[in-house]
Amino acid sequence: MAKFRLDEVDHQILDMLIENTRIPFTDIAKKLLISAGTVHVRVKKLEEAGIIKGSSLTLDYQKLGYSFIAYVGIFLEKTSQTKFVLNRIHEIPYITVAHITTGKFNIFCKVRAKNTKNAKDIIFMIDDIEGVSRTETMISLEESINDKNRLMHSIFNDL
Amino acid sequence: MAKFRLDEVDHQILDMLIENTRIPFTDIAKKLLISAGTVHVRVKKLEEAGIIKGSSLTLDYQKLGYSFIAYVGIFLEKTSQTKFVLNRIHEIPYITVAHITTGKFNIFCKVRAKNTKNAKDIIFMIDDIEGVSRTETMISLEESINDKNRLMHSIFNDL
DNA sequence: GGTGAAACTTCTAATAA
DNA sequence: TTATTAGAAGTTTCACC
Repeated sequence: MAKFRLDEVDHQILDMLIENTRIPFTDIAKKLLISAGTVHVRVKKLEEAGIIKGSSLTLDYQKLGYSFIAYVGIFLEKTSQTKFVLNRIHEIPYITVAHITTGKFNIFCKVRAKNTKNAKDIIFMIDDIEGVSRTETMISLEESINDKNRLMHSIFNDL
Repeated sequence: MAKFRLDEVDHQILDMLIENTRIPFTDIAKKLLISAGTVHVRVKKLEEAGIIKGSSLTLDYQKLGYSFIAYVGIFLEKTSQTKFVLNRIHEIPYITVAHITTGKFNIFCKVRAKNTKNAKDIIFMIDDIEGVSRTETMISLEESINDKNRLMHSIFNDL
């Protein structure tokens, strides 16, 4: 994989798109004092290089009736079952992200549920997967996301 | 907050936008056999209702030189320090999401770092925050995201 | 609620610098 | 690499169902 070098203009284009993917390229061009064609070419290159993998909406899950977030740590009977269990995990629609981890747990995943009853069902579902010996749940009382930390100037400027 | 009711058409519009926020409204219209004007009006309503909070790019963080993900559980000396510590946490650019949790930890956050050395620095930074008594780190060896689970048909169709 | 068409804006690719 | 340009494409509004 050839290393792709991004310059300051790329960073700024990415930052604007991170904040709003539907911002017109003409607006980006105006702010950066370059032409819209240049923005177009650069974004295309970033897509071709795979730096930009896609785009997605940020939804208000609370308003959609999902006000419950939990993290579930999973202990396996044998680590050789990891892939199998991970596949089962992803069949559960309420789980969006899972990690294979070192340390305390073997697998670690995020659950978004409607309420405590719904969450309980999901956790039981995880417990029932073949190979899972036990689970440990952490319930989120409040999620706080720092969107600024997603921007390029945070990513590329060291502390 | 008046409850906003989404119908099947809203779900399908959201699903298409979740997969690609820059898909033309005319394409959505064609697929759903409605007019582009209708798509426009519905999206606007979803935005006004706050269901759509925004949009963002999905970036390949590995290609940007960030190949390290960890979750850090934080124990506080006193729970009254929660807000203070959370604010400090969000000043660290490598942390994008933090949760106030019940159970094992008081605060729980996700760290995206360049490498193990960088991660160590970040974790030490967390340890140094006033009020933090100790931390527990789980290193992710592999992250797997199930994008399908973000779609409306997963969210609204119960198991 | 939705439509369809007009007016306006943006995108995109080719050409030129 | 970047800028310009012009035709294609998309968005947005509005009068009318």
